[in-house]
Amino acid sequence: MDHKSILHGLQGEPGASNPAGLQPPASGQSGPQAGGAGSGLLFLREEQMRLAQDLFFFAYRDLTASADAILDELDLGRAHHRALHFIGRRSGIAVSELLALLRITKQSLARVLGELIERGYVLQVQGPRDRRQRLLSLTDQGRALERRLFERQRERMVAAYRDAGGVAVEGFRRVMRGVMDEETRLLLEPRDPVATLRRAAP
Amino acid sequence: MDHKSILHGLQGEPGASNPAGLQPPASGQSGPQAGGAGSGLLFLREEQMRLAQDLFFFAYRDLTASADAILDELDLGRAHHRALHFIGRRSGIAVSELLALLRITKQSLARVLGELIERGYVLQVQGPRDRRQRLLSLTDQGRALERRLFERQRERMVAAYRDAGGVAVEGFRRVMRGVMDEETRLLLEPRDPVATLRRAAP
DNA sequence: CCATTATGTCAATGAAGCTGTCTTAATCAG
DNA sequence: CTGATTAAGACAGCTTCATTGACATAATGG
Repeated sequence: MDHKSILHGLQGEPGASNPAGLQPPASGQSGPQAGGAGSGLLFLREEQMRLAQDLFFFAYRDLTASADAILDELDLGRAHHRALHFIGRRSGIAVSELLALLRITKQSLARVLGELIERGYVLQVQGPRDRRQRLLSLTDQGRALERRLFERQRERMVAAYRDAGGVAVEGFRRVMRGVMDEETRLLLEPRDPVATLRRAAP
Repeated sequence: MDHKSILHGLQGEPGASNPAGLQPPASGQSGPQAGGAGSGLLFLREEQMRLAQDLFFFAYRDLTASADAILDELDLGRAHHRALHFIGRRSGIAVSELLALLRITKQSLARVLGELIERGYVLQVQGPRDRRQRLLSLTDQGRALERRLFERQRERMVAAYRDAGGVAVEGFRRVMRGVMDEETRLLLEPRDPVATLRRAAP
């Protein structure tokens, strides 16, 4: 019983034994919409989509797990790491902007942020233009910790990028962006990291 | 100033205003290791690695969130979805194999699995060869639910794949695999979905 | 027969999220 | 100026999903 039927109905496609169907349409075009209706688009088939789910789950899990040893040492969690990451990415970010990036509630962030501040990883200063705001940034200690955490993940990603090559990396980025909500895509890399989220930037 | 210093150079690189440095080395080769030491590898720089972290976080978050509406309706969580997914992927999987895929503890799985069984989404049958095993599969109802959940994510991924094109998809897969633990990579798509995890397959 | 394995179960705990309500201070529009 | 809105913080209580550790049962296999 070496059934090929990985899924229920879905007949084992001819190329299914090929690891992940690692030969894509090959119809060449680097541009979008490559491959005519009849010619290719094999990469759009159900099995390929399920494989993509697998890839997301495993890659994300393994990547995030790679920093856990350090976090455990310090009695911090992944939520702390995420906050450190985005505060580092956008120094001077306001609390509400951080909430919008993380898409969690104020109360969820409050605990995490409170600990990071109390333990000296994050600094809060009153906003100069809008004094209601508390602008967040990393202390030297916070920057050092974020870097330690980053290094673990960096090693992994550098290796993956190097092994895959520049063209693959570009493809990776295109797909990752495509999977996001449109709204998220806008927040991704604004010219001015912060201005996009603030409605008024005089 | 296109420093080869892949790491901590840090200062705002000239090309940083380009969205994600969307021009990769372009040194062409689809094969790994494209680009000699001096020629490219710009995609390995620190900012690119931090961007990759962003991409992972946002893409994974938005993808998984897309099924949440259905799950909420049924008072199920993401843990249930993951279990349904892998049981659907590997029909007849044993509990210990599922645990190895998910990398959670028996107790964590127990609750989720118990609910899925009790509510008629998952079926358990005693292993024919090894009667200690409880082999898991989806009921018709479970298959239907898994499909509903899958469809939401499929739409998103199909769009992303189509827009990005076949070459990009291939690149995406290469990078995603590269980020995983080696051990994970082995579990990803075994010829026989289940045999790899069982030590004895007579 | 006995050690190991596969599974299940009990109890307690922690991490990280949620809702809802309320306060304070600052901004902004009319 | 006043009143509505906004930014931030705080309190109480809850849910989901994971953890550890100990233990029980049944089946396997040397």
